[in-house]
Amino acid sequence: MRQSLLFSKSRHNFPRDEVANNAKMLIRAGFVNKELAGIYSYLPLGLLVLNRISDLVRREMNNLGAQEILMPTIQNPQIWKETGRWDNLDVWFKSKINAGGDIGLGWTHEENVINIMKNNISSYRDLPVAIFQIQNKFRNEERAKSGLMRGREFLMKDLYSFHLNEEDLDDYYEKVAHSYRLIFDKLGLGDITYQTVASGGLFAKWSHEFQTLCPSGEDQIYISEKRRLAINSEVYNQNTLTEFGLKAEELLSRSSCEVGNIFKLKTRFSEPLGLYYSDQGGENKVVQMGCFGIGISRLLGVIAEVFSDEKGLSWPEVVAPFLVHLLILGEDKEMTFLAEGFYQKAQKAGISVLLDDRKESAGQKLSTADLLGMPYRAIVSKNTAGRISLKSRKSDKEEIFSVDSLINYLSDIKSKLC
RNA sequence: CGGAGCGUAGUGUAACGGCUAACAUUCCCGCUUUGGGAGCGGGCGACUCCGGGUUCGAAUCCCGGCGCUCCGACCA
Repeated sequence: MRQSLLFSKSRHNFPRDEVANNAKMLIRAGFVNKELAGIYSYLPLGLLVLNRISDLVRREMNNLGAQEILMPTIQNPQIWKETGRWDNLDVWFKSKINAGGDIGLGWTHEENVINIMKNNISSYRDLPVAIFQIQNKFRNEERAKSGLMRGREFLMKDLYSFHLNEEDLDDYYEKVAHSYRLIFDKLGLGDITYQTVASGGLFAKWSHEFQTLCPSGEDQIYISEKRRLAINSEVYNQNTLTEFGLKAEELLSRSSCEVGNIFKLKTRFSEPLGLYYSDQGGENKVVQMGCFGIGISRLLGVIAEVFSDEKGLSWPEVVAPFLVHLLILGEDKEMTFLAEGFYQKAQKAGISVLLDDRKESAGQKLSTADLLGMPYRAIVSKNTAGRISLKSRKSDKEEIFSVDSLINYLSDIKSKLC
């Protein structure tokens, strides 16, 4: 992509109306546009990152054997009344169909997915099965906060699994937990993300959250570094500690952001909605369910925040909008020719490059590159003398390459991703 | 939803109840410049969030709304 054609611009100042670092950075760098509290538009650079996070998560879901679908935002109240989740829940954004009838905007999709599965599960032969989607959710939060961390509209991956019995659900639950750890590892968040014991709600004693250490996070967790396990403050008490064999004095208290949550729903929703299967003996049984979420847009915020410094953003290679930011410093035919040549070759090699071909001063381009945070910054200038210098966003060391050796070097980096 | 703060060009700030609402930056034109947000000159850009009120006069004071941020409650 040529930066001269990129419509979104970075700003000189941080926005006045944000305190959370993730929103300050993403707005200033032109990745998102704020619309309302907790509601953001994703601009080209922000959407590239969001899509790369989605793709990474999608690949892991496919590896779990889950199949992707897309359910509607608009929800039919009837099925929600059957599980008792339509009335007295103020998460809903509710509205009306002009022709008559109420609707609500989906804040989760258990009822909807069961409605689908009732048409598709009837025999033990149809189980187990797992379905996921990546879709915008709407929650009428009392208070949106912390930039992208708690929004009223946000992108989420939600996976629903269906099982013959509790043992199979338990098995799958562990598989998903493993898959989630893999996802956070690949995102570069593995070291600061903890599987965390949390309340299981009405249907189980415990659920697990995946909590990433983050200053803007709104949760507080107690970490056992040895066990790579944490306890959410909402269930932190002596009984919990005893049950998990932890001692208060060996735990560290930290603020964190919930990036994933896994739940054994068992028959909480399948039963009231009548999701049954016939077992081998022809007897009707209730389907066991699990549900597993990952906050995709929240991850965008967490990654922006965790990997930024005073100069700006610093994207991990796996989710960066572009691998390389190539700056042309100065106006000169030979330099332009060199940069263009590299740009063409990189595109053929599948290396994504943001080419700063704008007529801006060197200082302007350099600080913009730091602000936007591509993993590698390449420079063509009179100092590079017919070659190209390369620097990682995370270090100060620069190396000089010829065009071809740089292509090889970057191809190598690219092939190691994923 | 309780409490606190805030709302002025695209962005960030300023302005005692009183001149044509100021400054920086962005943007446009010209010249100059290119390894850390360069320089000089010229120019565009605001119904001061909305609606009422007080006043000879309101960005400024008062009332009501809306919006944003933070603290708390909430997070199914």
